[in-house]
Parts: sequence; C-alpha cells; structure tokens
Amino acid sequence: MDDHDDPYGAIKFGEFRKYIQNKQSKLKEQEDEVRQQGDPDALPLFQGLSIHINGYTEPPINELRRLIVQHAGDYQHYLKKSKVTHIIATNLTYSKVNEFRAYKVVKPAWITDSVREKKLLPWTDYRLGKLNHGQTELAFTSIKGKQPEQPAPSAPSGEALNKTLLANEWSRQHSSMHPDFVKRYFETSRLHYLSTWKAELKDIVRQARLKSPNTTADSCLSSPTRVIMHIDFDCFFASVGLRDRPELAQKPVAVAHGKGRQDNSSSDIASCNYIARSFGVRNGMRVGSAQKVCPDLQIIPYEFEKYRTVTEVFYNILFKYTQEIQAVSVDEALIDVSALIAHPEVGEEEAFAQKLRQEIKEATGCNASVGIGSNILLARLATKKAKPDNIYCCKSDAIDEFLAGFHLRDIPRVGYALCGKLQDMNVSTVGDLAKLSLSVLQSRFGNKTGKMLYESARGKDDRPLAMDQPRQSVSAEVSWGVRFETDQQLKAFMDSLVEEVCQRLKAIPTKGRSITLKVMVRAKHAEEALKHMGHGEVDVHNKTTLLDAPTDQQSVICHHASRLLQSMGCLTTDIRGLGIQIQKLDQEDRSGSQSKLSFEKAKTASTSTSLGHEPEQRLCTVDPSPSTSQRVTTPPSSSIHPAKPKMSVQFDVYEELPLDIRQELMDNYDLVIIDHPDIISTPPTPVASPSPPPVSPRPDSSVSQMPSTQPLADLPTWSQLDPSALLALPLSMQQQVLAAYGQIRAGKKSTSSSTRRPPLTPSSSSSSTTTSRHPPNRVKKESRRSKHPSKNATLTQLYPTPNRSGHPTLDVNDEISLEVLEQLPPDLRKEVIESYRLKPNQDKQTTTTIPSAQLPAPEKKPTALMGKTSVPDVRLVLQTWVQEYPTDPDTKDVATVTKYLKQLVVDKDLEDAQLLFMHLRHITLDCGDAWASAVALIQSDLSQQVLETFHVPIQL
DNA sequence: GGGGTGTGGTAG
DNA sequence: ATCGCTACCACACCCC
Repeated sequence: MDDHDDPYGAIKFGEFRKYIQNKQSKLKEQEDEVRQQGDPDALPLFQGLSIHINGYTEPPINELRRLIVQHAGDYQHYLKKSKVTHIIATNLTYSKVNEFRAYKVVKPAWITDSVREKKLLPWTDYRLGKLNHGQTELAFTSIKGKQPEQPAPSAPSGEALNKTLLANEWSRQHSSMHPDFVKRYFETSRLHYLSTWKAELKDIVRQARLKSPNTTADSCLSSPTRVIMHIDFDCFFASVGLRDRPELAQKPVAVAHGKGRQDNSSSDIASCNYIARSFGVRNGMRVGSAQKVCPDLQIIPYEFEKYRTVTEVFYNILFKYTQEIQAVSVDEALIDVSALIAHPEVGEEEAFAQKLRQEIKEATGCNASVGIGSNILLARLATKKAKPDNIYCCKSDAIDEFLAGFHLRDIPRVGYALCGKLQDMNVSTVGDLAKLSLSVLQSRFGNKTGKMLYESARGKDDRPLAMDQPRQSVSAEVSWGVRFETDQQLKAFMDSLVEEVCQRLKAIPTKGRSITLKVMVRAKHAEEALKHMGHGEVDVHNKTTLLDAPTDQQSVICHHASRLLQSMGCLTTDIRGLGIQIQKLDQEDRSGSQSKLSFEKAKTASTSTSLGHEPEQRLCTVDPSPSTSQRVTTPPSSSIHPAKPKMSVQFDVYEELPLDIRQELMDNYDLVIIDHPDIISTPPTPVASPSPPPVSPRPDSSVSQMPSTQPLADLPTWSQLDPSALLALPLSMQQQVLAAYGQIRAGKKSTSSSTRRPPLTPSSSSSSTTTSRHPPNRVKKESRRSKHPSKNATLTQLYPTPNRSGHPTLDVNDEISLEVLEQLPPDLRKEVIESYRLKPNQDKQTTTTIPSAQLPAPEKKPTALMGKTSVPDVRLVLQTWVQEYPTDPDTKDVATVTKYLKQLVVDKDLEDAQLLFMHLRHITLDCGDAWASAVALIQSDLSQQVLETFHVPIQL
C-alpha cells in the first residue's frame, strides 16, 4: 500500500455519511469471505477475545483481521467500549493513548507471533509502549502514522554514542561534563521542584502541628464519620502562568522548557490549559507531538518562584481552618474537616468547599477543584469527578454506583504496572476488581497490595491523613544530560552531586548513617534516547553502605560513594544517571528548620476567632473597581494579624522581593497584594468578578424557602432550581445562574457583591449564614435525598457512571461508518471514497447477512457525531468540518452538530458538550461571519437545551 | 520471629 | 535544543 498525500480528495464533510455507509457493507462482505475460506487447521487461539485494530499496521489491517477471525477471535470494526478486549496498533497519537488507556494495546506481532507459534502468547510481551531498540519512548507518531523504525543492526557502544552526541558543542556544554551542570540542572527541573516542595510542605505542616499540639486528635477522632476534602488546583502551572498573560487566556497554552519553535521539540509539557486539552494536548506530552494536534499551541515558560508564592497563599488559606492537613503537593492537599462540619447532612460540606474554592480563586487567581468523601480514597476520586473548577461530594449512601464508573487507573496507587497485571486477569473496571476475592488478590499481589485493591474496590480506606511523619531519607539524582567521556569527568560530577546532597542534609538539618548509590546504565542494545540528552533505556543498580556514625560531610560521603561506584564496575561511557540517597537519619532537633515558605505564623490562627470575620475584612480592603477583575493575594500574616497596618503591593513587585524581605513585610504589615487589573479570564465563560458562592442548598427544609420570584421569560423559579444540580455545575456557571436570579430579585446581587457572601464560618456553624439553618439534631443522610422528588434529581444522581457507555443512540449507521473510515490509512481511505463513487447506490441491506455477533448492539449505542464518541475523535471531526468549509458551513451539518451537542446535554455530558462547543468556537474564531453566526446559533440552541435539561440558565 | 539488601512501583 | 525528581511503600529473597 502506497502513501497518498491527499486522503480526502475532493470529498466534502457533508458527504461522509453516504460513502461510509457504503464502505461499511463492503467490509462486512470481506469479513464473511474470510470466515468462509477459514483454514480448517487454524487453532482457536483468540477464542473469547474481542480485538479492534487501530490505524496503520504492519502487516496491514486486512491480514490481521484474517488471522484474528480465522483463529476464532472476534474482530471489532470499531471500538466498542463494552466489548473490546484488545487493541492492535503500531503507533498511537497521544489522544489515542489517552483514549485507549483502559485497553490492552498490543503490537501486531502479538497476532502474527501467536499464530506462528500456534499458541496465545502473553499480550504483555507485546504491549505497545514496551521498549523498542533502547527507546523509552512509545512509538508515537503523527496522526498519519509512519513506518516503524528500522532495528539496529548491531549493538552500539556507549563510547561511540557519546562521541556522536558530544560532537555538538551545545550538547556538550549542557551535559554533565559542564562543571556547573548539577546546580543549573536542579534550578530548572520541574520534577525536582515538585519533590522538594512536597517535602518542604510536609515539614511545614508537621512543624506547625508540633508547635500547637492542642488542636489534634480529640477533635477529629471523636467524629463518627470522617469528612475528608481533597483540594487540587486545575492545571496549576498553566493557570499561574496565564494569570499574568491575559492575552493568551483564550488560546491553547502549555508550560514547557524551550520556546517550542523547534520542529519537533522533545521538551515535556508540564501543564496545559483546558483549551489545549480540547485539542488533545496532555500533560507529559512532548511539545512536538502536541503541536501536531494543536499547531497554535502557545508555550509559556516555567515560573517556579511564582508557583511557590501561590502555594504559600493556598496553604495559608487551609491553615486558617485546620491543621489537619496532608500536604500532597504544591497544588494539592487533603484536609480532615470532620470537626468543622457540624451538619454534613444539609450540604454544609459542599458549602464549605465552595467557600474554600472561592477564597482560593480570589487570593490566587486560579481555580481549584474539591472532592469530598468519608476517606482519602473517596475524596480523591471525587476530585476526579469535580474537575475542572467544581466540587464533588461522594455521598456515603451511593458509594457503589459512585465507584462503578471509575477506571482502575483512577484508584490511587494503581499505576501503569499494576493496571497491566490486573488487565491480565481480565479486570479493567473497579466493578471487575470488586469481583475478585481477597485471597486471590493477596496471592497475586502480596498481602498489603492485595488488601488495598480489595478495599479500594469497595470504597474502603482507613488510612489516616499523613501529617506527622518525619522524613526518612534525603537524596539527589540526575538522569538527564548525564554523559561522560572520562573517569575524571565522572568523578567531578559525583563530587558536585554529593555536594548537593550534603547541602540538602544541612538545610534540614540532619545526618545519615546509610548511603545508597544509584546508577543508571545504558541497556545493552539501547541507542541514543529519543528525548534529547535523555537517559534512554537503562538498567538500574543500587548499592548501599552503612556507616558507623551519621554524617553530613561531603568528604565522607564522597569516599563511600566512590567505593560503591567502583564496586559496581560499570562502564563510564554507559552511565546515564546517578543518584545518592542518605537514610537512617538521626532525628536531631530540627526546630530551627528554615523553610523557604513562611507558614510559621499560620498555626497561631485559632480555628475559631479570625475565621468568621476575616475573609470579609480582607475583602473590604480590596476591589476598588468592580468592573475589572482584580486579583487579590493575601499573604499569611495579613490574615493572621488583622490589627497590623495595611500595605498594598503590586504582585509583580512582591514577586521580585527576596524572601526575607517578603517575610519582614508580612510580619509587620497586613499585606494586600494586588495584581494587574485584567487578569482573571477563564475560558470559555470568563468570570467577570467574584460573585456569591452558591450556598443555596438546604434541601431538607428550605427549597421552598428559597426566595421565590417572578422568573424572567425562561428562568425557572427558585423552587424549580435544584440546588444540588446548581452545585454540580462549574463555578463560573453557578455564578451566572446566581447572577441571573440576583438580577431578577432586585438587581442587588450584582457581580461585585463578594462582601455579601454568607460568612459561613467553618467552626461555628450557628450564626451568620443568610438563609435559615436547620435543627441541630443529626438527621440521616438519606433525608437529604428523600426530600428530592425524582424530577429534581441531583447531578450526582444523574451521573451513575462517568464513562460514555450506555447513552442512547443518535444514529446507528454513523457509528460504524466514520469510525472505520478514519482509522484507515490515507490510501485505504481514498480507496473507500473512490469505491463509493463508483457504486453510490449500493444497498446497505447487506449488513443483515452478517452474523449478529459481528454487529454492534444498537441499543447500547452511545451518542455519536459521525460515528465518533470520544472527545478527541469528535474534535477531529469538527476540525475536519471547519477545514472543509473554511468560510461557510453547510446548514445541514450545523444541524447535525447541534443535534449531537444537545444530545450530550440530555445525556448529562455537560462537560463534554461544553468542551466541544468551546473547541468549535475556538477553531472558527477567524472564519468569518457565517461561521460566527452558525456558532452563535449552536450556542443558543445548546443553552436552551441546558435550560430544559437542568432547569438552569447557562451561557456557554 | 527478628534482621538485612536490592528492586520496582507510585505520585505529582 | 533541554532540564526524565524524589520520598516512601511493598515485595522477594537472603541471613540468623
């Protein structure tokens, strides 16, 4: 099959349906032929397996399909999520990688080798993403797909590889051979920052708790059910970067090193905004790959100082309410609010979570999402549902249906490897996992891991928040840019690495008695890494030595590390990474620990006094111009010592200050940090300015007590408005809704009304909320739900499963058709198109002759656009559409897309609908008036649909 | 039962 | 160009 440059020819978007229906029948015919000419000797190798083939493969798809069907496998033309067990692919785009993560994705050789060996080989040996020829890269390519790379003819030598790489002067200067390499490296490594910040934050929490031990145990342990909240910023680095780049807010943006102008940059994307995600860009992607799916992607640099400032503000907000904090990351924390929530049954948790979010948004300019549950597991899972920019509360009476929808990988501590092993046991959902017995899991995965899996599948997790553990080890390692020509260079690098470790030891301060050297050695057949100066495929070796006494001395550690390195006897030119770890720390007095973040004062914020009034105080001091969106940052001490004189500082200025000056300012002033006036702008629904948090839900008593009003033309009355549904909406939407009602009610609830927020004090539940509180006696949680007639089902109830299966069908024929077409290589696609033209009237009735097992089950059809159901696929359809009609869309197509998006809304896929609409709007921005009005039309139809479905007026 | 070491996995 | 870190847990396997 030859490549053709013009896969689409003159075919227009609007014609897809017809020629696809045609091709569909043709494919079915072919398959029948295959079955009929089946080899009688063929073994039923693939019996019970349901196999789908994606994209270009070698051997070609027809051959693979023949082998599968001949050997009793079930070949799936299209990706039917409920049924497919394996996917065959040679290359995957990143969006496909994401889409397919629930499946066993294997290389075509799995089929051919199994057939040749006449037995079903373990699929894991053929897992796509397994190393090929020394590359740690997956064999990703562009959408079009490329030929697989040629195998290396002979094993390369480290010396030769290094020589080639280091012949380039730039590479040489940026490699481990440069004397300042280690220092420069750690100043720019995001993973280094993430790790060290995490350790710092944990220490800060621990120190704060040590200094005020009164608040702990009794308060939370006495609570019958725990309330854990997981707070997590949405695309943290990108959000922070965009605050000060409002001009980029409407563009796809990613944070990465380099400028991204190079042709195929292998720089990692650390974080990307939601517009970028709408193109299929993901965290961890290479910039080069991301630009293939999103050519307009804007690369912004890392701003580590800025991130740390935001973290400071974030954690100080948490400290205001509790010290029950587990520091998860710079942008993420778990808090136990059991003691703060007096009446969880009436939605107080949600209200508190929204208040937190609001406060974080105002203070940092960034969105955080919050998950709420009765343990860490459920809270973390809830956050996955909450994102982006929302909260989600996992109710204890609906844990099973809540869990059922999650994929294995969503379970904390189930990563790539564990997931693969479970898939081997035919487990791919949490539901499947729950079917396995404890003993089976424990025998396969060990005692603890087995138990963890068993309990996770049931939503059980009794781990307490980890808040008081002192650090057990200190280490430093580098596995990028590590290349040596001589032992001298190696020795010099080791010295600087040891120096780094010693500095870290002394900073804590601590000493250690155990030294471990970690060496990454180029794997035998590994070529130069795909990632520039990366380590490629390596073998890892560790060796430990014990000292008589703890040390933090460079000379001592150097001596032992060198001996360890010698004892391992590896080739200097093959070394690709080195690390030094110090354990068996002696816990000397670390009260003098000088954390770079300044939280020391935080612990003095008693959980009662300043809480209720402080936020309003602070809010009164700011926002002089309601028309602009001002971001206000309140550093710790201002909230803790409200009596101090106020001082306003521009954020930029503040940011430039050295840490000690900052600290001094904070100590002496009530610092109000003001940012540029035009920063907050969150696509696609920019929030003009903070508005009241939706503290509306008082379901058991007060739905009818809500202020009832004369609705505008199409607004439902307050009583029709389901407060839970409201809460489940993104914050920006909630604000719109509330603003809409506010306008009706007297125009009072205008956009700048943040000071009118109900104070909602976390510790004293009594006083100040605006609406009526309910009796203090604890009511069963069920009461909340039972007061809701089914027509007012909450979004929570309406989302029994998050995956897209089970949606009603839109169009049966579309599903098979485009799915088939789009996965074809360009040349085949052309063939399909041409065959359609030759026989445009072929009857699709032939499908009825196909055995039913081969046919899709129509009743399970998900909502699809041109056969596409996944967001990345639909996005591609939309992109194709716009490309085909650059100035003026076909009315019929507009109707089709509108129908699809509306159906998504009906299916409660509000998020997808929003994401896809956003994407369409974005890609048609420069397409002129005809497109603009088409988009406006879709928008208004969609808003109408949202209103009908959710009884809530939304502007998309 | 106690101890040890080296490896691998996970998270953000 | 590019910055693939790091703390911690669990396990397998060894010793006594």
